[in-house]
Amino acid sequence: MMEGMSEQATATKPGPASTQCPPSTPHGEAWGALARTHAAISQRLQDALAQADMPPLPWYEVLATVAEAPEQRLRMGDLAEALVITRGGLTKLVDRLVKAGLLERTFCASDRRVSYATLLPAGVEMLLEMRPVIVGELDLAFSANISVAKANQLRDTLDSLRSGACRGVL
Amino acid sequence: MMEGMSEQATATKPGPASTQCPPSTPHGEAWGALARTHAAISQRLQDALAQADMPPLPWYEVLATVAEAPEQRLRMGDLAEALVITRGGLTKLVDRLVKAGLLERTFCASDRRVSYATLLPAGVEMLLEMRPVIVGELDLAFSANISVAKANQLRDTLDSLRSGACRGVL
DNA sequence: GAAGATTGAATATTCAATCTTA
DNA sequence: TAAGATTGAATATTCAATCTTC
Repeated sequence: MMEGMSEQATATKPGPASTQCPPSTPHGEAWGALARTHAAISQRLQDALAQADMPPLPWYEVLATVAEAPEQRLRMGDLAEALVITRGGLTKLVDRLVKAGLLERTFCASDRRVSYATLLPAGVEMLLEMRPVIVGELDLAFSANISVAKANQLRDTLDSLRSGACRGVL
Repeated sequence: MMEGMSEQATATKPGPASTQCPPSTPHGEAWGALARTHAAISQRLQDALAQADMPPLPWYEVLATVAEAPEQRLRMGDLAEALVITRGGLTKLVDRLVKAGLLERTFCASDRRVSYATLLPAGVEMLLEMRPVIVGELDLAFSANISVAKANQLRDTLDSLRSGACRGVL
């Protein structure tokens, strides 16, 4: 380690000048705000869950997504798409929830290629335990700073943004 | 593997009924939209960079953040905070950029505990190559779906949301 | 051959412990 | 002792290859 070193190095150069680097297009700024806000709130939620000795945030997202699905089950591919993670990643994530007894794999009789992630009673319980922590933390993060009307407006804007960003996420 | 299996299992149960699980509080929905939109656009950006044979998105974020800093350098701790990742994680991320010749570590003379991530000329070049890809993809994602005014409004809402979500992110 | 899902190797990220300097 | 940063172990995620079923 310790590869590049020099006391003040290029530091005191006034900067290449050609590189006054503000990406300050409106879209760039909006994206920056989106990324930072997502990271910050994610962090808050993870901390709240950890402090309550609960599973990590992705587990909640899996449980919540499956719980909303028709039969409380979801095809692996659809679940991966809803969570916007790779299929391979989802397989292993679900493996962990199965090992924890929260989920079960079931199979489709008509098309034996597809498998479902299916919610188990223990998963429902866990979801009901985690939800207040999540909702409470979100309320803390949101209520203090924006109105309910603004929250709804935010949701709408984000939804319309996503409808073109990725066809058919949900 | 193959732990839990059963043909139709709990699938056909109408659902515990007690668990009509919509987290449908306005804040919950806004957060869901935020998370999904972030993931979807992130994915788009990563794909665009990969298709152009360029470094991954986190590299861009590091370069862009350092480029905006006063002397085109940033203390490791501040950079980690700006990117909302752990210090340890940042150390290794910067290691990769240093090994690629894009960044250099410089040190503070007055307080020898602090080290800076400092932009190198090659890093500037890389940033200038990557930016059009990012900006172009963002324009595609945004322009098609929301107005510039809405983008600005989105940024404002997100910023005010973050000011309380995590004091002093930037 | 193509779709759905899983696996193994490689990569990236976190957490806790350590090291150095103030 | 505390602040700043780094390291090693453990964990999580991706990518490409594989396996099964349509």
